[in-house]
Amino acid sequence: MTGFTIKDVAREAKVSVGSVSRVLNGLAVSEAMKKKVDAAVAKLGYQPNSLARSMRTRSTGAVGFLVTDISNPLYGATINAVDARLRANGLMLLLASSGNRLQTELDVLAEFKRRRVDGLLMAPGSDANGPMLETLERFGAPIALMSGDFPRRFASVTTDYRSGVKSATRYLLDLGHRRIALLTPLAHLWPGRERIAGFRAAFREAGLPEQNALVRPQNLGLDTADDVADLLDVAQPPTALVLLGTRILAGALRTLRERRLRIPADLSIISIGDTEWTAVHEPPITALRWSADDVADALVGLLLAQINGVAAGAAPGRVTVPTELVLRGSCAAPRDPGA
Amino acid sequence: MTGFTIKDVAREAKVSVGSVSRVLNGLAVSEAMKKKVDAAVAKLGYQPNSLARSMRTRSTGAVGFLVTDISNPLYGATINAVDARLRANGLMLLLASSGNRLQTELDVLAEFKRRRVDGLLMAPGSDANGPMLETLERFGAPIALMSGDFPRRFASVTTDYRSGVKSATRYLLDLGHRRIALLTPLAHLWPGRERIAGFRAAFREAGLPEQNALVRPQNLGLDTADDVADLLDVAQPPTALVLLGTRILAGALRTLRERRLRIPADLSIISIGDTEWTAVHEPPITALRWSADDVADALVGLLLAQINGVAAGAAPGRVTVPTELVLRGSCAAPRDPGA
DNA sequence: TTGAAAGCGCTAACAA
DNA sequence: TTGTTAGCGCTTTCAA
Repeated sequence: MTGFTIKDVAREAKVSVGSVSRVLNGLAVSEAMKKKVDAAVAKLGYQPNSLARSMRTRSTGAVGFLVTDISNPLYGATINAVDARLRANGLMLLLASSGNRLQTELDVLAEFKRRRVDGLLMAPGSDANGPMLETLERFGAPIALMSGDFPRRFASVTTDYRSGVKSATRYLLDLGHRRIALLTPLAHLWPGRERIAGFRAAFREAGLPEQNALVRPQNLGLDTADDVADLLDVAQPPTALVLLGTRILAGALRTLRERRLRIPADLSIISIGDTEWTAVHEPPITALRWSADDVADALVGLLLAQINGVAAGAAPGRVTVPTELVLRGSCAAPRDPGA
Repeated sequence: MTGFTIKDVAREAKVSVGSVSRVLNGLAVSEAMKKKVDAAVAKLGYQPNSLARSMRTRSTGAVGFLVTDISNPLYGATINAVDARLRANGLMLLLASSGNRLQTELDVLAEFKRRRVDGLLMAPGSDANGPMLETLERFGAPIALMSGDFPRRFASVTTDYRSGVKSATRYLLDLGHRRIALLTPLAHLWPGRERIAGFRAAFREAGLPEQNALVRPQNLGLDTADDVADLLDVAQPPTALVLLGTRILAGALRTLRERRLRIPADLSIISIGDTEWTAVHEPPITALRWSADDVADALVGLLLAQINGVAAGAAPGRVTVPTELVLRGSCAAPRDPGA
């Protein structure tokens, strides 16, 4: 029912189990032996039990990847690429989504550990502090982290949100905007903090008061559409919006349309993160973009280096993936420059 | 290094390994025993090796999910929901993406089998025929398939594309459209065929010539934008477009904008599949929607029923998830009705 | 090159 | 209730 074992194959081929194992693993065997075993394997449709194998070799060929949200389009491409690269290296992906819940993260990490994964990939959705770092410390397998400010002892790949948002903001400032709002989710986590830092730095470097840099953290529950409405209902509303993530961008655009505000005539918009839709919108939306493939390459590369012991002794790698501002049609000089 | 074994815990607690196992599995033990073992486990930070456990119990607690494309937003929500439901049932998700390549599918299935997954979830990306069906037949673990027309012996959940596209098409016909084009990817696979069938059925039932039902299959390589351009460059171009999938919808919208064709004044549009963006587009796009949560619920439900032996003897379940046409602003009567 | 046998870490059957 | 031990399916010495 469940399938055949190596014993069955040995009996069928009239050889010892050791020899079957050798054939299966491509070790030195005679031609005749290989032929006999291959025939028996084919006849029975035998598939080796990788659990038993893992038990002996102490290697599972599985890599755990813990993300915050699989359905986030900004993540999807990365997961896809990680899966492909892992498989190309004979590894299998164990995927789990934490929904940004610390307890879920801890649970999943424990599960990965019980399953003795050969490596761990993780985008922390809660702040990687105390308990989490300790757990990672004790994890017992190579780790590559993404999107965070981690201690140097961990390999990590980060997207350069800070420079990206800074240049996006500077672009708006150069156009003449003086009051700009940044809407970002999870402002207390690293990605949010980086974006805010870049945003403020642009104002500072331009010699402008940071009070004009309106930071509006978006909570997961909060409706961006409402928040944008509030933002606009003041005497001196912002003339430009920097928006992060599909949901926030979508929510903001909805409000703007309801109010019949035109982009970019009445308000300029920049999206942090590029999807298929930004180019389709009317007008096309200027966006900050980065390569999901590069992130995946770096992540898997850093992990494999550790698994294969290539980086033995060396300090864990740190990769920063650059961002690029794609200029489209959603930004223009404000109606009343310098106001 | 790798971690402690049950033997270490037994020694630490000064009890036998059998007793440790019993405590770990919540079997009958004395209070004193439980206390001693728990203390030792905590002290060592022991995590049971689930490989060894699986080997004895012949259950891995892992479910393989083979999809065609993780980054497809239409899939992302389903994967997320499947992950959550699986974990709620103590199962772990092994995810792989085939990119619609048959060989990759076969490879992944073999790998899942070697890993002795407790169940298989799959959305075939190649047509589920001969070799694939045979492979599934011999898989040796419960299976629940999605998006396809499978033999009755397999449990499956399908989205009712046929009725959905039919009612979408009828909606356009009722508005007065007579020449309508359907753009769908992978027309040779089940989902594509179902949509085409529904599309044609609407014409047939309305007593209209099926030649007016313009089916334009989209190959993965082909640029939809170009194809839409071709489609419009004829004496009697279609007055409405039914578009499937993010990429095709985006490509088509791009062409329409370049040509300064207005929606819905010059052309009506319906999207098969709803995302956050359809509602944001100007005008908001009328779309056919279905619940990713319902698909995930059905899929996991059908699998668990088999794993837990609830459905023993009964015919494998078949679930059809309904679709719903969300009316927004992208459809209107054609300029020249009945032309 | 091949066979025999130990053992990976755990569970479960059997004894005590 | 607890301890002892066989054995899950494989890899890997060690002898032959």
